[in-house]
Amino acid sequence: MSKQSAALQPHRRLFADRKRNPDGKRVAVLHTAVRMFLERSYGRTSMDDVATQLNITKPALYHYFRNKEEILVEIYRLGTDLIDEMLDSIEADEKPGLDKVADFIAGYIQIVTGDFGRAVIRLDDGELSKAGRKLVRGRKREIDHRLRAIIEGGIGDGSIASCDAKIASFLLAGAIHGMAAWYEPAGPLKLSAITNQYVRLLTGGLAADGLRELAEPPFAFKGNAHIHG
Amino acid sequence: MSKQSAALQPHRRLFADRKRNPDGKRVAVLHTAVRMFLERSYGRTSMDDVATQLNITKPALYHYFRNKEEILVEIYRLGTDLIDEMLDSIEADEKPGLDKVADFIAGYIQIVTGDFGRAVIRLDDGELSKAGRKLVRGRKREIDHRLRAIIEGGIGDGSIASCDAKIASFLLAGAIHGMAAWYEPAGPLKLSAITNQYVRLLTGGLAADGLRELAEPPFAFKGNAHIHG
DNA sequence: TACGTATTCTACCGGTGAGTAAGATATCAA
DNA sequence: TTGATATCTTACTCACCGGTAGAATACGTA
Repeated sequence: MSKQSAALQPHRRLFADRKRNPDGKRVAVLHTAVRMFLERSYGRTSMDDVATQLNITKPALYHYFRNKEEILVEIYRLGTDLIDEMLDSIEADEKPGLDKVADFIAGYIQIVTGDFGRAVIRLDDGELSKAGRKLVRGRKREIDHRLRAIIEGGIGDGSIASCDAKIASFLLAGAIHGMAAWYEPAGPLKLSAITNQYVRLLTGGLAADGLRELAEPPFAFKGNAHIHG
Repeated sequence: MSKQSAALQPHRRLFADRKRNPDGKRVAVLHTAVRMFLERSYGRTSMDDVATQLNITKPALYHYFRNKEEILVEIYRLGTDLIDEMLDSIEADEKPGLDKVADFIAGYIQIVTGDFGRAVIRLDDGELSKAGRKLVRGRKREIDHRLRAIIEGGIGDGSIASCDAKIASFLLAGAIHGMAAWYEPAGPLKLSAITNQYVRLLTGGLAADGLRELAEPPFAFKGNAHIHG
């Protein structure tokens, strides 16, 4: 809590005067909004709440966003962009499918422990209009398809045991999504410990040859860390 | 959808006259409400919506429940009771920890593909009052602790590789929770296929001796099936 | 400094939804 | 059949929230 309000302080100050900085202020709204949406949910966070947190009044928000939904859609876009980037980087690698999966687990955990990554998972896209929902769900589906393709590649190159890639990708993503729900940066569980065990457990189950060593330890994905809370 | 409205039909008819059947009608409200909450979320389902679906008017609902929250809490209670029962049955068994985990996976999947089980996972307890939230979260925490104990037992008896049981239990539950989110009874993926692969993948990762055979195939948990949709 | 305008504010509208008051109606028990 | 009451309805209150109109203010620039 103290950590959070501390992180929100700079955004409050941004709106202390009327200095012209539309882009910066727009981003500040997004950072504040995503935190509040994650904490209280989108539906229970009013535009007044967000405005108050930024030391402005509600109508000022409408200077930067056409409506509440636009804020949420933009948050989703930032989050899915992070994931897309990670997938780009993994797909570009030349390694066995199972190792790519290990990289995915590590990278995905890194992302979903940040605000915008967690938003993709936790915020309810059912709050969106039909158009917005279609957009957001399309992006999510694409991510799932790319993960599935990686798993299928691993089955093809023999590093992953034959299985239904659709089910396996759901399982993988689901396990990590669950983590996004309970993970607390200030909590007792260290992120590296969680990541290690997730990789071990999940790749252990997938591996074609039972318990095995990965060719390389999973890399720590880095990229756009600046966007994280 | 047709399947759903078909399932809801009997409840509509229950309220066609004013026959006195408070217990039956109360349960009918819960069955209708849980379906609607799962489909549109608790927050976006109004008491008017529920009443209309039952062919009555809103104030009639207040004859059976003090307020909206009481409906949700009761739904949670029914769901967590199902899970508790399954855990009772697993704990009573005498078998290696890993086999108990396999049973848990199969049983949990069975439960969370039903309405009330899914409700425990999918419905947002953040909508509850402080008191209600405390109650519900306590029940969820207890379930997690029991799963953790089973895993620790498996580490103790040597069937599960040494690991952090807390992380492992979160992973397990998270993977299955994810499933509850996307599983569609009418979808292309058969439940038995999903269950098989989940058991294989998750126990495969946990097993002390790499890829191994379970002592017995996981049982299909049955109990209170009548409560399912 | 003074103007144009980006930024923000005060005051409001309209819709929605939880919950209630008070009365009507049908069921059940005698 | 009739009275008691469980059940359900009509009509309402109140609070909240997304969004807007139009005015005020202060920043940047010429």
